[in-house]
Amino acid sequence: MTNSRVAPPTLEEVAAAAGVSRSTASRVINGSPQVSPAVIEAVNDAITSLNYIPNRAARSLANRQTMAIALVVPEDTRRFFGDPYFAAIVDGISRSLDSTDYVLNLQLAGPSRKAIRYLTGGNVDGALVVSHHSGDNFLSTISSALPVVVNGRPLNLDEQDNYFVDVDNTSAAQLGTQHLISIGRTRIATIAGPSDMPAGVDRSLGWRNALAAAGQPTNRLAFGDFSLAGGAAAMRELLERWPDLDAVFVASDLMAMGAMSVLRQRGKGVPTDVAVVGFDDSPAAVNGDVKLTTVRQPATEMGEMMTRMLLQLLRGQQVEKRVIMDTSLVIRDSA
Amino acid sequence: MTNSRVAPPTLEEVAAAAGVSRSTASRVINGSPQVSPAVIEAVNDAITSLNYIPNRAARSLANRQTMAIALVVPEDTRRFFGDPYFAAIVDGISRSLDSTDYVLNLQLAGPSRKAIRYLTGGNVDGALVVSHHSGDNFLSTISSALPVVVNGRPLNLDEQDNYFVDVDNTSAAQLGTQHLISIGRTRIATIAGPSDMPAGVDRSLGWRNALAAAGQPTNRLAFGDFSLAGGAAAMRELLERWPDLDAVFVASDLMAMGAMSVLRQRGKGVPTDVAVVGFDDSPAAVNGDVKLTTVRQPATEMGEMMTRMLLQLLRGQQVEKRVIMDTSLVIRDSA
DNA sequence: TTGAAAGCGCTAACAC
DNA sequence: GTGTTAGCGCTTTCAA
Repeated sequence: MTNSRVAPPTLEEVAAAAGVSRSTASRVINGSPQVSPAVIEAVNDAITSLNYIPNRAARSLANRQTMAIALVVPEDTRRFFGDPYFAAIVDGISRSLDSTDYVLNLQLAGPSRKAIRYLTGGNVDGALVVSHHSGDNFLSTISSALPVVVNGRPLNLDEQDNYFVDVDNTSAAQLGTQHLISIGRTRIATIAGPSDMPAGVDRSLGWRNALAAAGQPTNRLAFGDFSLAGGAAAMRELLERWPDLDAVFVASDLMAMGAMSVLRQRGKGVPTDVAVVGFDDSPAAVNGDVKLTTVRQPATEMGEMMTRMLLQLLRGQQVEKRVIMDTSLVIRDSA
Repeated sequence: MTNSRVAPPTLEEVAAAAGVSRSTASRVINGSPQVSPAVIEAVNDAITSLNYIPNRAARSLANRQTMAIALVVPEDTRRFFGDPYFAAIVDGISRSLDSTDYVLNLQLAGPSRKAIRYLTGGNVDGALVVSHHSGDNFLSTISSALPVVVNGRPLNLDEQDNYFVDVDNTSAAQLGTQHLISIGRTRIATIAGPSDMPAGVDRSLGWRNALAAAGQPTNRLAFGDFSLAGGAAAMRELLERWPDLDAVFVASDLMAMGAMSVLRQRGKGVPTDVAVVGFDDSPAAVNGDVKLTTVRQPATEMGEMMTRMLLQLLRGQQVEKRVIMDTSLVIRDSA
């Protein structure tokens, strides 16, 4: 808390202490292969004894790398933090970055002018975009300026050629719905995500596909916004319109929790009266009264994968444009 | 997605286009008062037409400011993101920073060597620490190297002189408990936070104070970890040991939600059989089946205040060491 | 009010 | 293997 900040040691001083030139000192710091062992040791000793820490700004200026990557969240902050799915992704990202020299810059504001300026202004080396949304041409804009890896397939055609990691939401949803069919349910509804989000449309498509293949009706649908409250509202709507439903496939665990609380209020037993299948397999799935049967998507691993891809891109390596990760059905008590 | 990145314009070019020197161009960019209006306009025109964006690294190197502030989270990532209280704080921080030139660096790793090096290595101008925890002497260490504002009072004596913003947890908890007493409850338990967190100890103290003042017993206590699951476990423990309890003051809304789901499972009506008062007034409070009566703390405003204080500190202004914000009781349906 | 010159701390050719 | 020499793009005295 004092203001007695002393000037930190410079490379110059380290070099002097080690009896070499700045360039050589710089070489050992950057792990250049062609330095003699003796010198390496001398420099390292000097570094530790002087408690030297390289100046980022100087480094960036000289080699045109910021060693920073942006975590862009074009999503309402509260919603973002509230969703365990995002928590898991960020966890994966943060963990993966821990072993590198990169730092993470949080860009919580949406696709604002300021954010675009920041991202395209050379302030970060790359960006990770985490959201269900894919607003306007934001992605195309920033992608033309720096390497970007997105979570979730693009919705718009003009964002077609982004790097992204996702799951096959359609077949994953199909899988979940098939389970409902296989346990004998015949009036299967769905709580879908918003229709402006790929995860929303794809999952409801999967639900529809499964029902159609089984010759069951595909009209029992209501939309939620991936939030707890949204799931509850959608469930009320479904119950209102189709009081006879005996199962519901919900596009996220959080919404499923909301839906189940409504079912409970209405005196509907889960899974006896209404079977419920969620999506995510987030911690929320096992937090409630009745453990949720759900379609698992590997969120943490997706975060790790996004980071890995971006890191490779930054190294100039060739990277797969789209990576689709596996999902699986986790059967618990709700269906 | 292309690699055709063109070199961004430099101040040099802007100056040339405006027909002035670099120094003058720099002056208008930094809002120096002593530049002629005509020149200001010329430079600004050049800036917009060239789409000039200042290079952060060069700027930092020249004026020894990084224009970055760290958001330090010495907390498990999943837990952090799962708690609406933190979401609100971060929201406040992020919003406040939006109108400035500062960027936010996310430091999710705990008080590691690496984190300390990063923070004390001149990579950021200041730090905001957000967590219930106050591990070892982490704060003292970084506080001696840069301005730091913490959320929550320090637990350790050696961190006594940090800047922090908090609420008066003790009297806030007392307030919540008094409400329980005032509605006639006589067997009032508490689900406390961990005893290594100020928010944990202070709130349970408030509960105790209120009961003691009313001549009621203060033994019905169980600990939770501020998570949904932790709240549920604690509730089960309480019910096990004191099946006759008729109210419970819970140290966080999230734990209260967990507790209420257990009460529901056990067939206990809320508030008829057991009245519940939470803490936070997070969105979670109104998401469940029964709306939670809770002690409100202004989380978003606390985030804004933390940011404001840090910004002032960075400007070299005098700042109050400890800011205590107001709490209030929000009466809904659970008590 | 403006310009010239120096320098922030580091990396990267290029020589030796 | 190691040192020398130039910058990276900006701010900031100091003079004018």
